[in-house]
Amino acid sequence: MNKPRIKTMEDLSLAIGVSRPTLSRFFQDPSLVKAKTVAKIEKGLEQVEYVPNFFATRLNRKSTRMIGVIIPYLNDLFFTELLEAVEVAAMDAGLTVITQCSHSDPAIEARAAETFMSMNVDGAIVAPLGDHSDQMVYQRLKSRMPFVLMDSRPKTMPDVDYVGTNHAQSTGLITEYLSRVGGPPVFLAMPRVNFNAVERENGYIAKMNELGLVPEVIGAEFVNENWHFEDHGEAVLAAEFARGRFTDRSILCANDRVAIGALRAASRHGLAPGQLKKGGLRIAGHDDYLLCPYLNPPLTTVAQDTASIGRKAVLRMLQLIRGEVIDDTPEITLFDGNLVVRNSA
Amino acid sequence: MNKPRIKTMEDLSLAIGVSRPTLSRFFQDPSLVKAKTVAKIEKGLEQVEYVPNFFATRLNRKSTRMIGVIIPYLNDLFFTELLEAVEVAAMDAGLTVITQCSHSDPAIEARAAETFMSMNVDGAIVAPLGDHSDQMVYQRLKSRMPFVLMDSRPKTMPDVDYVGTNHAQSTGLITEYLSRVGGPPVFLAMPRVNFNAVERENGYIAKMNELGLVPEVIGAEFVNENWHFEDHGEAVLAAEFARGRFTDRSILCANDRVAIGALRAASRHGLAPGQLKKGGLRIAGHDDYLLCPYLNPPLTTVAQDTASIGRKAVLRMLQLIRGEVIDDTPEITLFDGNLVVRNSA
DNA sequence: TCCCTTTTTTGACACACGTAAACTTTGCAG
DNA sequence: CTGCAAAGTTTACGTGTGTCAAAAAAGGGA
Repeated sequence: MNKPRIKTMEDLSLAIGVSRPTLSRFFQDPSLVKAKTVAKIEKGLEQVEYVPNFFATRLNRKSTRMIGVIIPYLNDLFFTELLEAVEVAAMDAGLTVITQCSHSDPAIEARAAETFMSMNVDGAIVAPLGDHSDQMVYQRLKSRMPFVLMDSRPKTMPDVDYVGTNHAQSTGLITEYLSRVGGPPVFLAMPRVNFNAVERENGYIAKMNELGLVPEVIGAEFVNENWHFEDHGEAVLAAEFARGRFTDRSILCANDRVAIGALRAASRHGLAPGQLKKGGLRIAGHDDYLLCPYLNPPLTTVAQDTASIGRKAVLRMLQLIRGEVIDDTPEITLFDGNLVVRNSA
Repeated sequence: MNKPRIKTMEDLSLAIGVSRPTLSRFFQDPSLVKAKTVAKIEKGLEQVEYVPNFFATRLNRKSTRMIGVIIPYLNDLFFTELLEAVEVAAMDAGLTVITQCSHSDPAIEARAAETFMSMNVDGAIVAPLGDHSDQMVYQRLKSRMPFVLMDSRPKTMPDVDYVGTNHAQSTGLITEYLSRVGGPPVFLAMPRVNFNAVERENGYIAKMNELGLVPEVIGAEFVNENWHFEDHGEAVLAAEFARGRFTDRSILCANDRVAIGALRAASRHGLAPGQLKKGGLRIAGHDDYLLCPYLNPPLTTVAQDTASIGRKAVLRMLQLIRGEVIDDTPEITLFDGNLVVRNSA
């Protein structure tokens, strides 16, 4: 059971009786080698323990068949969904994914980019940290390799391929729904950690104007830009409820995690969102966080098409890697959100 | 702003006017080079764009300063917490973490292990998939590099270092609490995706016996071993409630995600767990999932010390890498759980 | 059997850097 | 000025594989 361990391809070629270049071709693509020789090699491989050295392999290749992915935050089911979609698509394309997490720290994000450059990855897919990101790092990354932004796009980088959600559409969609089933919705903003925050707010305002309603935004004055969305949502709404405000209104939260906090505030104030008999309070979110169906009440929201976003980001990356891109105008792909009506609104 | 790009250390040494070996030492540890020379090099680096090649760097080193981490599942906040703890600890130790996710597929898990071996990572920390994992892969991994199991431990691998939670203690703790505040708790088992499922069940039974109570387990007969914990919890409990059973009991769920499903079942049946005036139903979980405080009602649970587990796994790994381990008996480290009382029980 | 084509092998160089030994320069005290 | 240690340079070789051209071998048809 304990096979002899062979470290180098050289030694392996001696053990099997095939030349090293032939082995090299075999490991890259067995179809490049005659069937008979393939059989001989495979038989030999069963006798020993050998794994080609990853580094030596990539060192002298034009393409490393690896892509780097940066996400800002691990403990957020939205980003894990996105990452999963990317990983699956990349796996299908035969790419090795190197994942790095910024841990909401621009310095770590910059270091991750540095790592990608030193690894000569074929390209980088980045879900940016937001305002605090070091823009210079992105510029360097872009000048060195194919580069695709995902989920959120800094205004300072209009010339980069981008895949995300059409927030004007998605936010408009749920704004319209809330207006239809209840009174004019209020927008509970989220900490402005990235550019989506503003886009959603604008999407809400635009739709309200279109409907001839007066937009109303709360929670935007909280300036502590962190990722504690739930606490933010609860704090803002608890303060409002304490003053007797918004207890019978439709409240559109900038994302589901804010909405989770909002639901908690409602619960603590004895309010039951979504049930008209207990007053007109409605709470809705945005993203369709994995746990939304299991909240109490289940959260009405707009689903982001994470599967499509992740897949598209990888496909675009492949095009860039293969040089199949003719014009150099950036490709902006926005996927529509889908309304998911549950009990909370 | 666009600095000239230098690819090799050789070229860089020419550009700066310092020998290549000196540069090599500088990049490994600037303190190995005289301050004056350091200044000269750093000044030179500002003029050009150069990043040492990751592969070439690692190729000829005895230690790659990289560790591999495998987690079974991305869309689970428990594992992301664990991963975060590992990444932070590894970063502090100056290690580069290569993360791979099994996506609940043994074949992918095996491939990830293969990647680690070909990368010559210094060691591997694995949160195993469970019963379905290919045990041979673990054996090969262990025979090739320092190997630490985390979170869950296959019974077939008793000779491996392991860091996890003391489930007998943690489950016992909450079993005791539930017995004290209410009637004898029922155990709602989880799909047996890994070995923790059994350990927790046993922990519950042991504590019940100790208390002179009769253990009662439900939900164990569901054999579809997947990761849809919420659906499982809801389905089991909904079926029981429909038969009028357990509506006034304390229900200890095998983990928080099962409990989330249980809460939903309760809500759908008009039950309000944790509030005595509405009957004696209590629901508790295990893990202290990040969202527990925001559930409705907030979930009473036992917190796993993910921060300590992750850190300890890395520290043990460092010991193994440095060869500081004298005896070859495996080190088993179990952290206690902490009771977190909220409103649901 | 001979010739031609397809495979395979051989040898050599490239990749970008680590590492060690021998040698040279530098800095400083006496 | 001499002696000496620390720092830096040169030189050479090692790391495991990719890649290419040329040579050799194998295979197939007449």
